[in-house]
Amino acid sequence: MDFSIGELARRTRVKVPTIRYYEQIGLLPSPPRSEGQQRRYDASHAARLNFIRHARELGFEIGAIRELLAMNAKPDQSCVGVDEMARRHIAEIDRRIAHLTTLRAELQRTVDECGRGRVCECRVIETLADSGHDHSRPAELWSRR
Amino acid sequence: MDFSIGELARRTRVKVPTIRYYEQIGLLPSPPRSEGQQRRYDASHAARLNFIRHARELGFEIGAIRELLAMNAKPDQSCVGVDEMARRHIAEIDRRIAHLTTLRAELQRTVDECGRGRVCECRVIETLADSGHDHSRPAELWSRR
DNA sequence: TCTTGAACCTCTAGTCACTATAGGGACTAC
DNA sequence: GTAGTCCCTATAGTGACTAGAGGTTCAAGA
Repeated sequence: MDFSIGELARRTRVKVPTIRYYEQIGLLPSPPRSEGQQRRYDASHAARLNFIRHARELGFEIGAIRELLAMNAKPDQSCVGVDEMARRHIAEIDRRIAHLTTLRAELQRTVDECGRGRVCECRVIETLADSGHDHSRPAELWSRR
Repeated sequence: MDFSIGELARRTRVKVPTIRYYEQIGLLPSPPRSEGQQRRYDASHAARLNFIRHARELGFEIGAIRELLAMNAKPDQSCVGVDEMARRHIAEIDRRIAHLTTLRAELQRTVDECGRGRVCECRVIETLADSGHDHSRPAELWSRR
């Protein structure tokens, strides 16, 4: 059974304009249209879009998602390329997890100090102003290189 | 001692155009200028910019950083808001780490199978296409509301 | 069958947080 | 005094959406 873009949006929790945007940039295939030129989707579109949404939630850029989709599309072709791509993504994930773990510890320390019922001697500002120990930059946190 | 924008950039590891951008949006105060209209900074600018950089690295949006700076300006009421912000970030970081761990396992399985010379039957898509358990959306992850 | 109103269409422009480029002027070391 | 590096403004581009205008299609009820 096929359904409208609004129904696809409800099923995947991806907004309608975002779906059209994904089609425009070639991340989702252009679906067939009704007589009156309205898009008609099926379950395969929903599966692909769910994948995209989930990957975006994990912080993957669109380019990286394109690679992941391509990797999945030709499962029996050139294991070498697939393997290398997967390894690269694993390394990227490890970097992210490491970074998030560091950030988490720092925020937890902040909360612990704030929450001990002390008179407000919150040191977040001081903590954050301390420039000593993190050489990454925000724009790089979620990039795929 | 005062110094140039390039020197400030080196000291804080924030790029020169980004510093000018922060000034433009009112996050950094406009510094005094030299005879030839070049910006001259001092240690207080460096401290504030270090704070901003670190907060950005922790995932705070510019609007949230503005709030943090304002809170810092009146320290009596600051702790509650900061604590709450930090807690929100920790919860989000935990969600991300959990997701990344799942994806990592799936990619690792792919690599393992490819390495054994088997035909790749990557299940990355199936794993991620499972739409069951996360209702947040990427754009909202770090918002301050 | 007709009508109404929600959902759909395209196209353009706006958002955030930068980043890059063009076309110059200032400063420093020799 | 000149070479070379740094700095200036202004504008436009990036990624990944998001919002709006202005018009069309579809499904449900009278």
